[in-house]
Amino acid sequence: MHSPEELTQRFRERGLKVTPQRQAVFRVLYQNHTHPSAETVYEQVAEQMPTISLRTVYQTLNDLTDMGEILHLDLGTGSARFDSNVEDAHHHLVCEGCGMVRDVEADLDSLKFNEALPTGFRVSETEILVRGLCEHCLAKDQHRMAEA
Amino acid sequence: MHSPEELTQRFRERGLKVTPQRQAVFRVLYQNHTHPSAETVYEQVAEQMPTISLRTVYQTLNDLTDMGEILHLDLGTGSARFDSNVEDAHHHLVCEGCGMVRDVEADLDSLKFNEALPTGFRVSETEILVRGLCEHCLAKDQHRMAEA
DNA sequence: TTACTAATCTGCAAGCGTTGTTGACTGGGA
DNA sequence: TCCCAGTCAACAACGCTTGCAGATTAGTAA
Repeated sequence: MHSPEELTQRFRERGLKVTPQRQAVFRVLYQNHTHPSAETVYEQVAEQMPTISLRTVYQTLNDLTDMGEILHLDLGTGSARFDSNVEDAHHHLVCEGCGMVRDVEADLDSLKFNEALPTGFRVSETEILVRGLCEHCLAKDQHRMAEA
Repeated sequence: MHSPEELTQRFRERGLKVTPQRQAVFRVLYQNHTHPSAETVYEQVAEQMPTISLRTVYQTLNDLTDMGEILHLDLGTGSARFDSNVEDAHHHLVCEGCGMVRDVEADLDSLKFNEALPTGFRVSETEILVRGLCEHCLAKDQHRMAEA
């Protein structure tokens, strides 16, 4: 995504207004690369601006997604995650325990499909998702197993 | 998944009862390889058994998932999709227009990651998701564009 | 067959993440 | 400074899924 200052410009170009609420969301996303959920963004913005509503955060996230400034990810963690890195093509690794997400670079060109895709299908995106348990959740899991 | 007859056996072994409702769900899943949603399974079962409840379908789908007989997929289509093919490792292609899902075989071994995964992370599954528009939805889309 | 009981059924309410609505408010171009 | 399209907060409603409760039933053991 672009910097908060550049986003101000781009919002105005689109006839969208730049409010303090939106700027606060810009700043949080620009600094947070942990692929936060809307709720997490809301909590972080609310620290600076306690009156902001979750609805406004959703609205701004949707606007940014429409403008291609961020990515809306559905990683099966229950809620959507937002990724401010649209510049570098990358994939994701997800911990099924705590929902932690990390970027992973993979060479898509090396990927071979063993059959043709359906006729006329237009691919918009090929996504690789690595699911598993992070070090921390794995330890918790083994601890729980030991108890039972 | 196993055949309805074998599933009967396996359910009993687990102390689960085999009711007419469950058998109807078994049969629908065994024949339907289109990765139906719970709602779709419900509709198909309801044709034969109009009194079945959606709740029962969900319950049976969850039981089958727990037993590893089917896969519970979150492909970002709004509702979970259920895949009765657990035998052959495969990936999925999804139409973002109509939600159509098709299996795709890909050679995961050919996939190269450009960096190491986080220390201690245990991968449970690496999933490839091809998103796009099917021939039919693409045509509809272009038609809509032409109008506007 | 019969009787018993744990498992299951249905219908409804509730949970969660997200979006629609509404009336008051405000950014920012003229 | 004015003005109004765009935005805000609060609340209701949505779609998918699960929790709950009381009535019903599968399957075992006698």
